[in-house]
Amino acid sequence: MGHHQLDTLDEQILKLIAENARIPFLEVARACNVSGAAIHQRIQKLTNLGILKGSEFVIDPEKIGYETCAYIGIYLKDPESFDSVTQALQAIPEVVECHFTTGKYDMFIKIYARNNHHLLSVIHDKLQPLGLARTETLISFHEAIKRQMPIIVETEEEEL
Amino acid sequence: MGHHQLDTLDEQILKLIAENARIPFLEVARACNVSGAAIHQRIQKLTNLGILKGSEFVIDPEKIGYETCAYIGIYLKDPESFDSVTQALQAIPEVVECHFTTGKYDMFIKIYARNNHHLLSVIHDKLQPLGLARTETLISFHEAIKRQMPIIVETEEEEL
DNA sequence: CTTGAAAGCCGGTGGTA
DNA sequence: TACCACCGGCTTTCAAG
Repeated sequence: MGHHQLDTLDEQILKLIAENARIPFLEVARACNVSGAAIHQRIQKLTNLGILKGSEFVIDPEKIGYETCAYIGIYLKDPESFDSVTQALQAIPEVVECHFTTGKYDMFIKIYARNNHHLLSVIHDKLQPLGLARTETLISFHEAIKRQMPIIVETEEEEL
Repeated sequence: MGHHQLDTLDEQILKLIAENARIPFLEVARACNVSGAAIHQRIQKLTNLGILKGSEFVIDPEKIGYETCAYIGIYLKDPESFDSVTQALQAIPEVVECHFTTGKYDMFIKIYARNNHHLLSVIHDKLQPLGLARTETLISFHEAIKRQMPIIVETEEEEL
């Protein structure tokens, strides 16, 4: 599944809406020197292509009571059980990311918990029963950077 | 910096807008059985409290050419250089997260790169010069789960 | 991609409890 | 303080060109 070629207008639009999902489309239109309808059509196109997958409000985890963020490397007892474990992890709301990775771990997940005690209970009561051989936990004291990937459309290089 | 007490209306609003930043406030209002102005005011309150930190469109990294996602554990040469390294990492757009963690690493970051070659060049040309003693890279083949933390307001337990 | 127009929303004001 | 009703101006969305 390769990626699609985006033109300059797509790129401008993505840059503007990526960091502010509630920006009025007309404002985007003015910034891009096109009509509002054009923005509407492009955003629909980008959505249909699966490039835009939705929008989110960004919520400060600490401010709603999630004081502990942790990454956990998982060793499975049965390396065949990826899919069933992934499905089980889906049902644990504290798990916000789940990766299938190279290296020593079979899986690698990110968790938000209310505090260290809550984190321990998630690991002990919810994760271990899934058939894990062992886990390694990495607690984050502080998330210094949290942002989206850069939006840089690789254009065919033009000679100057 | 503890967290604020949210009531049921705040919680309902957060749940609705967290997963869809462009939902009309009036639709939220109808779902919550209050007026549109009430939603408007609550969202402003939540923003002022710092609970809402903005909004984002969710973009599929692969669809815009980022085929490699990796986590990197960093050992610093000089453990005092957190702040300057963090600042330097800010200037590297491929770095999307940066954590200060417990355990063996001094820092832990997440990176999006176009491909393995691009990832290597980021590590070699941009990260190593910052004064790192060593790095450990964990490449993600597949991100099976990617979502926000659960919004569960701890209410004072009410007897039934 | 544009214009144009209808439908509907946003964000403010003032009033009520 | 928190909610509601109301209104002007702007946005969104869908034609058609």
